[in-house]
Amino acid sequence: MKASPTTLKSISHGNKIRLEILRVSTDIASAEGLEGLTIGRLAKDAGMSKSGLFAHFGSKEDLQLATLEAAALTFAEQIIEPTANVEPGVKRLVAMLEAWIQSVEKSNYRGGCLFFSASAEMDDRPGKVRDLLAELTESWVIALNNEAKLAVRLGELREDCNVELLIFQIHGFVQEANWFYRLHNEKRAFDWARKSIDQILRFLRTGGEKI
Amino acid sequence: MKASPTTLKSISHGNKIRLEILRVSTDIASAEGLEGLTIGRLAKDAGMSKSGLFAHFGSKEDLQLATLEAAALTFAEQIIEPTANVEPGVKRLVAMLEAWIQSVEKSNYRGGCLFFSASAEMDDRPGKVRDLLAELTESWVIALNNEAKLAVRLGELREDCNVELLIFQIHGFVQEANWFYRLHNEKRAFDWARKSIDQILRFLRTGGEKI
DNA sequence: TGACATATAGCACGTTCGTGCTATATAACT
DNA sequence: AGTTATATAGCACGAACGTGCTATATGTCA
Repeated sequence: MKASPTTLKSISHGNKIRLEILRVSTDIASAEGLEGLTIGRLAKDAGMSKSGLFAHFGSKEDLQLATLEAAALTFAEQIIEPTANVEPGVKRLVAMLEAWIQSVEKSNYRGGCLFFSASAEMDDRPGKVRDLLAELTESWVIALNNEAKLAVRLGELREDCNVELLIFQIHGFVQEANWFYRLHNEKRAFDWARKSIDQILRFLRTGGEKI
Repeated sequence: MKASPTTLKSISHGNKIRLEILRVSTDIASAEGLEGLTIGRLAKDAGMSKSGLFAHFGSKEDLQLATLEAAALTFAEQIIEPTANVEPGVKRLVAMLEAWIQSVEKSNYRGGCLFFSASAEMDDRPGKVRDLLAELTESWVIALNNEAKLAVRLGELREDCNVELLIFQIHGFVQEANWFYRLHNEKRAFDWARKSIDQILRFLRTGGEKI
C-alpha cells in the first residue's frame, strides 16, 4: 500500500476537491475501467472543466494511479481497519473475508470491485499502473496469508495446513462471487462464497479429520 | 453458444480472410480488451486498410460479437470436443477442467483467457456484446454442472452433493489461477487450482466421510 | 491594500476513434 | 468477352481523446 509521494502528499494535505474528484473517478473506473475513465467524462461528472480538472493531475497515468490509491484507502478504511481489533486468528480472518464480501456485495462503486475489473484490464499493460495494482492486490493477499499463518501458530488451524493454497482458494471464492454476481446477476454467489469459506475452514480446524 | 445469423453464416461459408482477421482480433482483444480492440489497430495487425477490413463487419459491435464467437469456436474445439468421448462422470468432468486449465496455462492468446478479461470489462456495459458474453460463459458453467450432476446420478459423487456450489468453487479456482498468473506471474497457481479441484472432488466421492 | 500563489476555465493542437462514400481491382458466371 | 458481384483501398467527416498554453478569478499573507 505504499503510495507515490506526489499523490499521497496531495491527498493528505486536505485537498477536499481532489478527494471529491477521486471519489467520482473511482466510481467511473469501477464501471468503465481505468482506460474508460476519460478526462472529459470525469470533468463532466465532477462539474468541472477538462483543463481545470486536469491541472490536479499531471497526466492520465497519474490520475489512474491516484484513483487506485483512493480505492485502496477506502478498502483500508472499510475492510482492514474495522477488523484490526477483532480477536486474532481464524476469527479475524473470517471477519476480514466477511467485510470484503460485504463490500463487494453492497458495492460502494457502481461497477463493483475496482481491483477486480482493473486486474483484468491492466494485467497485459506493463507500466506504473499495473505495478501499483499488483502491489495493492498482493498486499491484501499477503494480509490474508499472515492471518492464516497466525491461526496456525495459535493452534486454531492444523499444522499441516497449506496456507498459500488455502488463501488461493478463499480469495478465489470471493472473486468468483464478484464475477458471478456482476455478469450473471447471481446474488446467491455471495452465500456460495460464504459457505465455501466456512466449509474449507471447518476442515482445516484442529481436531477435524485429515483430508 | 447460439450465434447471430450474420456472423455465423459468414464464418461457415468458408471466408478464410474473415477467419484470419478474427484470429488476430481475438489475440488483440485478449490483451487489450474488447474496447481496446480498435479497427485501426486490427487493420494494421492484419495487414489491411481500415476501410477494407471494416467492410467485413458492419460496425464495431459486430466485430466484437464476431470476435467472441470466434473465441467460443476455439474454446469448443480445444476444450469441449476433445473431452466429449471421455468416460462420462467424474472422469470427463476432470478432463474438461484439465483441458480448460491447460488452455489458460498455455494461453493461446497473448492476453490469456479472453472470456475472463471480457467479463470484467463488459459486465457493466449493457448491450448485445455483454449478452452474448454472458450466454457463452453461462453455457460453459451449465456444461460443468451437467457433468457433475451426471456424476451424482452415476453414483460417483455423493447424493447430498451441492452441485451448484461445487461448480462455483471449481470454476472459481480456474479463474483465480488465471488472475494470479496474469497479474502476479504466479505459475504455481495452476497447480493450486489442480490441487484444489482434486481435494474437493475427493471429498465428494462416494465412500468418503461426510463434510 | 498590494503582491503573490493557487484554482479554474477557455481555447487550440495533433491524434485517433468509428463510420460513411466512392473508386478500383479481382473473381465468377453467362 | 462482357457483365456482375465481391473485396479492398482512398479519403473525409465529426467527435473525443490527452495535453499543453494563457487568462482570469479566488484566496493568503505582507
